[in-house]
Amino acid sequence: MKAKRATQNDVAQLAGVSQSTVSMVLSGENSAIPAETFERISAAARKLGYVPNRSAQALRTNRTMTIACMVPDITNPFYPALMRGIQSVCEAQGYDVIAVNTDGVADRERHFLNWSLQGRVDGVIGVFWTLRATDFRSVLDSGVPVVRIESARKGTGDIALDNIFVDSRAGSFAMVRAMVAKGHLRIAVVAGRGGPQGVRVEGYSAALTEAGGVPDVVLDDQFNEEGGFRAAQVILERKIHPTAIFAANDLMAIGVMQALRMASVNIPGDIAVAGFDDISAARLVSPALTTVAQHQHEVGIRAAEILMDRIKGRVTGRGTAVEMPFTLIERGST
Amino acid sequence: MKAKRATQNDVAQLAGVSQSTVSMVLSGENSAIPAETFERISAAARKLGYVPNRSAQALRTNRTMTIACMVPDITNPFYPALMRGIQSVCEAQGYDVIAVNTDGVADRERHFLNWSLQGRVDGVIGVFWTLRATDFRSVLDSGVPVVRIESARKGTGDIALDNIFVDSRAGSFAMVRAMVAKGHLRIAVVAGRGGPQGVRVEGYSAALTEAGGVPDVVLDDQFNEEGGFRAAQVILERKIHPTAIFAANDLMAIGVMQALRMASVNIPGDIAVAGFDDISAARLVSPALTTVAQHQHEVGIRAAEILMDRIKGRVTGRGTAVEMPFTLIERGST
DNA sequence: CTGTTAGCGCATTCAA
DNA sequence: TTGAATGCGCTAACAG
Repeated sequence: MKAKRATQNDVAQLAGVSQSTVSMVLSGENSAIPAETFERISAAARKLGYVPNRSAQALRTNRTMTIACMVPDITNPFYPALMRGIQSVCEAQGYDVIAVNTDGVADRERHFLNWSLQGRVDGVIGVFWTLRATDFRSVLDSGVPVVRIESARKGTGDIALDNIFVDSRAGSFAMVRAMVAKGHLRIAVVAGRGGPQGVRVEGYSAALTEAGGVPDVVLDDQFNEEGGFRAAQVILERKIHPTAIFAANDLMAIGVMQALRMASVNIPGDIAVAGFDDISAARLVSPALTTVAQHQHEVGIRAAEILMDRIKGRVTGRGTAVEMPFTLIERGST
Repeated sequence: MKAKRATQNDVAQLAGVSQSTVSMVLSGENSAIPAETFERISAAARKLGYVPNRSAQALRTNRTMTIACMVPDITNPFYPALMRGIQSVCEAQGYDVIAVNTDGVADRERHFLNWSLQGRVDGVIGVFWTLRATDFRSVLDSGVPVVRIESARKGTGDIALDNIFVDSRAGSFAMVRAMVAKGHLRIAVVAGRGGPQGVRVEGYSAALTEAGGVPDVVLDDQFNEEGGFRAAQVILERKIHPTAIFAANDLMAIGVMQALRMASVNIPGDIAVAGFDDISAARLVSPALTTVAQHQHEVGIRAAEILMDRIKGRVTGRGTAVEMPFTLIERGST
C-alpha cells in the first residue's frame, strides 16, 4: 500500500533523460523536442502512471487553475444554479470550480477568503454576508481577484473588487407595487434576520408606504422553509390577517405556503403569496409561486467572465459594479 | 498591486531569528519556546500579515486538510444535503470540505478523482456513476482514501474502497408493494437513462411482477423535473393511463406531478405519484409527495466518519460496505 | 532553546 | 536539443 507516486525524476530515469527535459515535454511545451524523445518520455510516464503534483506545480508557478465559489448555503437552490453558471465559463477556460459553504457567518467567510492568501485558488466568486469591501483588500493586493455577488450597488472605493448585483430593493419595490395594483394593501413581509434581506424589506416598505399601507415586518432567524413556516404561523395567530404575504426569498415563501395550507387558508383567495429568487421549485409548488427572478445562471456566467478578465489581465484597476436585471414572474400564488 | 505575500523568511528576518524557528512557532508546536521569542515572532508575523502558503505546506507534508465531495449534480437537492452531513463531521476534525460537479460522466469523474493523485485532497467522498471499483485502485494505493456512496451493495474485491449504500432496489420494491397494497396494478415507472436508477427500476419490476402486473418503463435522458415532465407527457398521450406513476427520484416525480396538473389529472385521485430520495421539496409540493427517504444527511455523516477513520489510520485493510436504512414516507400524493 | 541543513516536486534560466 | 543548477515556501531532523 501507500505506493509513492511517480515523479518527474522517476520518469526521467526510466527514459534516460533529465528531469528538466521531462518537465518540458509533459508541460506540453511543443517547442523543439524530437518526436523520438517525446515518445520515449511519454511512454515512460504512462508506464509509471505519472501524475503531476499540483502542490509542487502551484508552489512553483503560483497558479492553481482553480476557482472557488463561496456561498452561504449550498442547500439553498439559488446557489447551485449560480455555481453552474460559473462553471460553464471557467471550465471552458481550463479552470476547475469548487464550492464551499460559508454559512454566511463572519468567521467562516473570513476563513475561506483566506484560502486565496494561502495560494489555494486563483480567483473567488462569492456571496458574502458579513465581509465589507476593505476585508478584501489584502487578498486583492496579493493578486487574487474576487467578484462579489451583491443585492445592491456597492461602492468599492479604489479597491479592485468587482461587484455584480441585482437590485433587490427595486425588485421588491416592483413586486409589492404589483401586489398593490391587484388590490392588496395589507401586505406582510417575511424575511430572515441578518443576511442580505434588509434591502428587500426596504423596497417592500417603500412601495407599501407609497401606496398608503403600513409596513408589517415579520423576521425569523432562518432563511429557509422553516423560517417562512414559523413566520407565517406568527402572522396567522393574529386576529386580523393580511391579504398578501411577500417573502424575502422563495424558500421562505414556500414555507409560508405550507403554513397557510395547513391552516386551510386558500392561496391566493384568502392570502396571496410572493417570493424572491425564482428557484426552480417556485414553479413546481402549487399554486405556482409568483416571484422576482434574479436569473442566477446568467449572473454566474457574467461574474465568471468578469473574474476571467481579471485573471487574464484583460482588466486592471479599480473595481467595477455590473447591474443585472430582475424580472417579475407572476404565477398562480397571487 | 500584486504585493508579494510575506513568507516565513520575511518574518524571521523581522524577528531576528531563523526561518525554522518561525516554522516551529507558527505551526503551533507548543514545545519549548520561550514566551519572549514566541511573542516577538507572532508580532512580526502579524505585522507582515503573514499567511502560510498551503501549496508549500502540502508539498512538504503531503497533507492538505481538505476533503472533496464529488457529486453528479449539485443542483439536485439530494447532494447539498449530503454535503452538509459530510461537512459537519469533517470540519469538526479540522478538515475543509469542497464540492465539485462531475455531471455523472466518465471524463469528469475521472478528472476529479485524479485530484487525489495530484495531492490536492486528503480524501474523497463521492457518488460515481461510471467508475468501477478498479478505477479507484491507483488513488487508494497512493494513500488517499475514498468512500463511495452507492445504491446497492457492491463488492470491492481486495481494494481498500469503502462503500456506503442504501439499498435502492429494496426501497423501490417496498414502495411499489405499498402502492399495490393500495390497489394499484397499472403502475408506470419513470426514470433517467444511465446513472444509478437501473436498480430502482429493477425493484419496481420485481414488485410489480410479483403482484401480477406488467412493468411499464418510461425513460428520459434527464434525471430532473424536466425529464419527469417529458416522461409523464409520453404516458398521458396513450389511450390507457396507469393508475399510479413511480418516479426514480423526487425531482422527476415533481416533474411528473407538474405534467399531470397541467393535464388536469387529479393526484392521487386519477393517478397517484411516488418518488425517491425525500428531498426537502417533497413535502412542500402539493399534494405532498410520497417517497422513499434515504436520509442523506445521516449518510453523509456516516460516510465522513468512515473516511476519517481511514485518514487517521484507525481502519486499514480491505474496504467495507455499510448499509444505511431507507424509510417509506407516505404523503398525500398516493 | 535555536540555527543549519536538507529536501518535497516542479518550472525555468543558463550553459553546453 | 538537452542537462545542470536554482529556488518556490515550508517542515523536520539534527546539531549546536
